[in-house]
Amino acid sequence: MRDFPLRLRAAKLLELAIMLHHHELAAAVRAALLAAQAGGALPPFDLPDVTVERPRETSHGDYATAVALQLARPARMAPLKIAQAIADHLPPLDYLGEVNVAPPGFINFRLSDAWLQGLPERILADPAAFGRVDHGAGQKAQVECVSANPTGPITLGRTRGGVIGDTLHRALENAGYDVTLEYYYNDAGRQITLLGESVKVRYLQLLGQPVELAEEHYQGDYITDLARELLAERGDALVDVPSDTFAAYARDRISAQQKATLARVGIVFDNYFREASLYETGQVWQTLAELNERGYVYEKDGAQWFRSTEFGDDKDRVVVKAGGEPTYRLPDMAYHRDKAQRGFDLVVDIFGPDHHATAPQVLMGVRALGYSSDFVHTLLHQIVTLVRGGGALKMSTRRGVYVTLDELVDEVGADAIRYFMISRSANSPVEFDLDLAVERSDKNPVYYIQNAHVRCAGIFRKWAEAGLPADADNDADLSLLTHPRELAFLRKALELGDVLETVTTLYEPHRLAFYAYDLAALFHPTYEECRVLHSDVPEPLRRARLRFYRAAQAVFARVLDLMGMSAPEVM
RNA sequence: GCCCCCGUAGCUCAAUUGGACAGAGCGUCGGCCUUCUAAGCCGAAUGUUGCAGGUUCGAGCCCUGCCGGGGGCACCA
Repeated sequence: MRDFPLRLRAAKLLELAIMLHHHELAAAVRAALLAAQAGGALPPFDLPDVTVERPRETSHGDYATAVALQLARPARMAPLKIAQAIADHLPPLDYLGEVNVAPPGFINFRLSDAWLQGLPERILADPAAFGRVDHGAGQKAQVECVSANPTGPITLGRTRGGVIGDTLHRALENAGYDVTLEYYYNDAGRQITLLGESVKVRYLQLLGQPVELAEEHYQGDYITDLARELLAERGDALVDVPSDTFAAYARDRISAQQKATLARVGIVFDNYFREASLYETGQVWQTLAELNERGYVYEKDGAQWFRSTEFGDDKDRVVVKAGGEPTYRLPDMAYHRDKAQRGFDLVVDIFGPDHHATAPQVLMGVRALGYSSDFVHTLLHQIVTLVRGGGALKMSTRRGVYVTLDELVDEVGADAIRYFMISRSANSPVEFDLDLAVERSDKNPVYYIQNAHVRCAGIFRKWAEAGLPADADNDADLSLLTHPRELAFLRKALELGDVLETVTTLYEPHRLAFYAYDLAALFHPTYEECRVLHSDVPEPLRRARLRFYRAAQAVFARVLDLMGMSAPEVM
């Protein structure tokens, strides 16, 4: 009974030991620096930030630090000697194998094989926790994405933002954050007015009236479809009804459709924040009043202007038009004021390339309202282009020329969409190759990754079909996992925690996609070379490898889940 | 004209935020199916990181100036 808390603590330490070697090693290096100074091996100097990283070149080891190079000047010693002094004073660490010093002054660390061989067991102890980090523990985060007007189908650009946002949402939860995935729903303003007018025109046209859409109206076929629905339901009873009614109907229908479509790719929002609510609660005008009180608003040409130049903008911006109607900026500022008041420690706003210029203005508004904008991270991403047969498909929502997300899901499936949308850094455009996305071969990274999971599952399926005991690997001797392929895979698997830490601190979900691919690329040759069920595999090794593949399957399931993708048993 | 993103192998992109010899995939070339396993594996070739300076122990990454591509600069959102 008395050792229960101790065991908990041991479990916690073990978990950290699995995930966060670079932090632990950095602490150990700091300790070694202090010990070396105390022992006179190093002169006194202020301790620098010690960073331990994974060298790109695997032959250099699993971890490395260049701290000795940084210390050359303050210590006035040769970097190599500093490195050696640190290495000599390093405390013993159970997971560490070889430590060596390399010119011009790197210290390289290698994990011990024995420790790595124990990794499958630690993964299987709690597979859903593998890769978990804790830097967000106790903090509230919000990810805002998509936030499209309910005036048409979800575009591919919004889809990209949505997948980036949802992947980040999953990763942040893995880091301990309490995360709200939010959609800012523009159900007020001019675009909605235009939507209503567009539907009404189509409705009147269906009744044979000689009216035409204006240039700024929505041209897509879905507008006519909505008009047809209204005609079927209400006949000609709406001819003299104002377009507001059409707008409300269209808005709700389109919004429901958007929601359903996004759910098909695994994006389900915790909260739809209605722009109209900012008017209903008076927050829009309250925001204006606060900006005014703080001296950041003035009148010119009948309009109200925000002094954004005080925050570095190249010109001031209109927040209330001469007609008395707010521009989009004012509710946007009110919305972010609300985010600040909701007490989020972290807000990630995800915008497409068409909003690159406006994002900073909102943050200026936040600061003008007296809040720090440090808690907001704006994540801008580039466009998506569809490619088929080697050529790009050019689309335009307003002209009604586009591939809908629904069609894309029908054609390539949700998994491919999820993967390809995060398969590039947000700063790079995505070329979505429709031919590749449905190809069932190793050329298609989606299949390549999922096939790793399938292959693991296949081993256990065969094993069960042969009528062999399902728990045969439970007490396997894992020290038999000595094949270089096996150890290389385990090293990579171990990186998941580091990857997730990077994803959530730099807001770069593409790293997860690259990691998944790299892991699969290490898996397949292992699968090829390290056989299990063969008659010439000795029984103890067979059991150890069963354990290995069971852990490998768990890691792939975990990574696929983090990316919102399915982990199929068969293909 | 101003702002943002990009410029890395033939093509599409990475590169642990300033670290070691710049890496993957596709494409090209060459191998591998009597074994859970070809929807797969192994191997080879490919670079003045757009150009010119600068910062320092060290630059694809930071600074300055050019060149080129994309996007944005509304009292639209």
